[in-house]
Amino acid sequence: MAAACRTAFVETNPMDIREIARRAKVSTATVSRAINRVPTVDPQLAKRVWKVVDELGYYPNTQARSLVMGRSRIFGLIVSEFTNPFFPEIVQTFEDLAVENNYEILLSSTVHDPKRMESSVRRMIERRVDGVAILTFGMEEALLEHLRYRKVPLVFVDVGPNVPGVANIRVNYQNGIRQAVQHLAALRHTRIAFVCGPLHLKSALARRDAFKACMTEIGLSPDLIVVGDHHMEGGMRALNQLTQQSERPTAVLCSNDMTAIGLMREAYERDIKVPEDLSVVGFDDIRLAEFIIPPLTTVQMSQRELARTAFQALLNEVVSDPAAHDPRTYELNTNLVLRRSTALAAMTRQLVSSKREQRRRAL
Amino acid sequence: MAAACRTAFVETNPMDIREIARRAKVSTATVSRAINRVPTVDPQLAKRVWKVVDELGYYPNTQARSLVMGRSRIFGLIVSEFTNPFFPEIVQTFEDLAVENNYEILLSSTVHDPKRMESSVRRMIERRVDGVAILTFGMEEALLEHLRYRKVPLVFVDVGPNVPGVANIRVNYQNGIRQAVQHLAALRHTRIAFVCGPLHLKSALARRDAFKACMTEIGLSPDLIVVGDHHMEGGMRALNQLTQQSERPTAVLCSNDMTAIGLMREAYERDIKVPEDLSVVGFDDIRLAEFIIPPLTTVQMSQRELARTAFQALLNEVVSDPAAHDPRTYELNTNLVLRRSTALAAMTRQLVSSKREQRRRAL
DNA sequence: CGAGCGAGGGTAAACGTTTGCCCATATGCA
DNA sequence: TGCATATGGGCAAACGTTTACCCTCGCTCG
Repeated sequence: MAAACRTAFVETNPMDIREIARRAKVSTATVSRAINRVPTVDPQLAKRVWKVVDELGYYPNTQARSLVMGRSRIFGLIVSEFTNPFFPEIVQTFEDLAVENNYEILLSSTVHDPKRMESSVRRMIERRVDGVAILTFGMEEALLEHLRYRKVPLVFVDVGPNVPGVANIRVNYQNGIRQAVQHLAALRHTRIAFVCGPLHLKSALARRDAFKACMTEIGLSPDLIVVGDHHMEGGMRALNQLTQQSERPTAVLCSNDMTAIGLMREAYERDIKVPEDLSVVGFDDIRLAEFIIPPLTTVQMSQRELARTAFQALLNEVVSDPAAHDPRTYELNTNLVLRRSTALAAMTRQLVSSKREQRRRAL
Repeated sequence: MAAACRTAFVETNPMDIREIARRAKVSTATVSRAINRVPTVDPQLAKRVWKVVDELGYYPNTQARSLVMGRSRIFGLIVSEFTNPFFPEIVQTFEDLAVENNYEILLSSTVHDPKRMESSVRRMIERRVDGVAILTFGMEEALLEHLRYRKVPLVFVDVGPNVPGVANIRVNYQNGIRQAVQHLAALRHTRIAFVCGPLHLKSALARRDAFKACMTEIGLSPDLIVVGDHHMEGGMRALNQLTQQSERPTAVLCSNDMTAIGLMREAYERDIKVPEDLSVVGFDDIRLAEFIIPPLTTVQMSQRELARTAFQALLNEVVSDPAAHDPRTYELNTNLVLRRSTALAAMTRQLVSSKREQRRRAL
């Protein structure tokens, strides 16, 4: 990245490998080899080539390169929506890794629209990506066929088909949810509700089932469940439903953080104090979770880890023999992170010194 | 996007334009023309070509196409960090437009690291993008030279050099900030503070200057200014500094929303009630602003609008004669959006019925 | 009825790389 | 000294498109 572009500014002619070859008085083959650091090329010559390259500010044309090499060094990344707070961290991590490994990333969002999914897939194929990470929850099966057909390596989270050439990241929901449930139980909560995500989402069902299992494990009723939508609105509605119950829950576990945030927002409107009157636990640990007031106790499903795993999975597929090998699966764990949206259940709180006061003094 | 890939699944041979030509019994030229909907091609033939294309699930290789056409149909988008809540909306809108216009977007973040900026620029050049939107606030001048040198159309927000071939989006900070200041003044605030952004950012300075001007306009002291960093931490520190003042401000205007959110977080810790004890106004109107408790009154600088303008600007550069034309500039307005983080100044509030009560009843 | 013309399809060159293959030179060994 | 063998560089063929140019046909019009 020499500053030499000024000197060559008059130059308007094509700046390609041939021009470099001409000026360095070597063949294009040598230029190519020098640039790609093939060790057999004479250091003397290489230096001469690099000098010209720097002087002219030459950058190889990646398109021509991929054309002949048959590899584009592009990974596709399909998400639902960028504005979904679950994704920014993932995109950032993915890009960090891309830069590190000399890959580009082709970003695409489905915005839950079948037409957009189709165009996403088409774009991936047209640009000849070397692999696609599909991080949207729910994808038309038929479209995947198009990618599989072309032997494009794929990686899914949770929902991928169990076939060769497709890697899957399996999320262990149970682990984090058990921690959450037991944390609430330890705070003397017995009526613990769950706000579920949309029922057509595998990942939402998996979370709900984990909740049920973990409640049953410790002898609590797993039936206080209302359905949300993984958005704020669903959380707000959920709170309203829950407060209409004959016996209100004292704690709520939400299927994702946005739900919890909506629920807390509605609680604020109705003067229900979190955590004094109601303990709230989220799921995902999006960035926002620690910005909210009070900071949200939530089950972390590390987005960095997820992105890293996905990227590595693609990289593995690329280097390894693309022919039939075992369907690979990776595991992603979840863990509770404690913040300040949970407290002792209201009925017992009076017995001990105010948790909130304790905390405040601790600061 | 026919489902025909199953039938051809056995087929492992190259699926290129020649294969299509062979099967449709025409030349590659005709295939190319048919696919690109050149009107002179016989409809009969075109239909035959399309049939084969659909049957085989053929997608043209974009790399080969760009190579010969000299246009990649890729726009670069350089941002500071994806995790910065200012950007998701922008990225989403940019991608929506890209899909609409058959462009790809090459996403790159600088994470405020000169090395990354350099690699961003290199990647843009190597992939031969047709234009770059630089939405990071602050960019090494020398690197831009590399892009300008190659006549890559550029669009900046605010900080771009005023030269041909570079479009600029000028933000009218004054408008929104005046509305904010006057809104606070109307609520009887007289001691209004400003939390500035990092002093090396042009956009931060512009906001500060607008604040000063607007305060002076209405005869208030414009000197209650502390320096933040456009992050939560800066906002938290700022509140601490402000409360140490002999005479505390009753309202604070922040240089961006994250600052305001940090400040409100600190206020929560110190039991300073927003808006009862302190009115807070943000800047940007990131998505988060309306999720926070209380929802943040802020100056909106529409991210969708910004993205749309940037994209359109690039499109304009591409279609218009790339030779020297006037440096184009676009304008982006700002406007106050009222939410619930502002209220009558404390000393006067007792005189009227509680604003908060009024609001609550209104729900 | 023949020349001219226009419409439409085919041939092949070009885009900017990588890399298999071959050749020239230098080197080692007998 | 002469031959076998490395060593390193050049030539040119790919990669998969688009498109300038040419050719052929069928029509029109004189």
